[in-house]
Amino acid sequence: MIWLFTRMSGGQSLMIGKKKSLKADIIIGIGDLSKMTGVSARQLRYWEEKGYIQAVSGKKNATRKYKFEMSFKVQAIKRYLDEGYTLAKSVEQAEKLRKKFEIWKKFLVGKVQEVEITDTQHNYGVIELGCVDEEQKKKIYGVVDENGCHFELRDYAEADN
DNA sequence: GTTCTAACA
DNA sequence: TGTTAGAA
Repeated sequence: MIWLFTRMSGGQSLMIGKKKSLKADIIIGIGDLSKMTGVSARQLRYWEEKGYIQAVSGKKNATRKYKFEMSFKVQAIKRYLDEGYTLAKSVEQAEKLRKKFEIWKKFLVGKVQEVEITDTQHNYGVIELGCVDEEQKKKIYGVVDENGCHFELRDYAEADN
């Protein structure tokens, strides 16, 4: 079963459908989480008991509900588990992966200035990664083309800014 | 029909 | 971890 909740200003959640929704949280049950990740409900309960994953705050005897985002964490843990890591190590690796992704995100948001689509058909483009030489007006670009991807140092005109 | 806990394989 | 049981 899937529930849709919307975050209200007071911090409490209400069922969607009463509009006023800004951010909608998708909440899933243990059965769905299990089906979408391939991790058994038994394992999910055990992982939660160990503190590796969290259900959304609820009463003790109520059915578990998870944020949709939790499926990514579960998938990551399963991935490492399948690679042969122990559960504890898998959780560790999954957490490391999450932290690495946060760094990626910060870099992307902070440094990528422009993305130019050069080929709509093949989804090629050029990513502007910023100025490396103010004097000689050079910028570094990440280029995605038929050869894959590579970096390029290019001159840029003042007009580009 | 689904999920819960507890217990045992 | 899987599977079962009985209850909610």
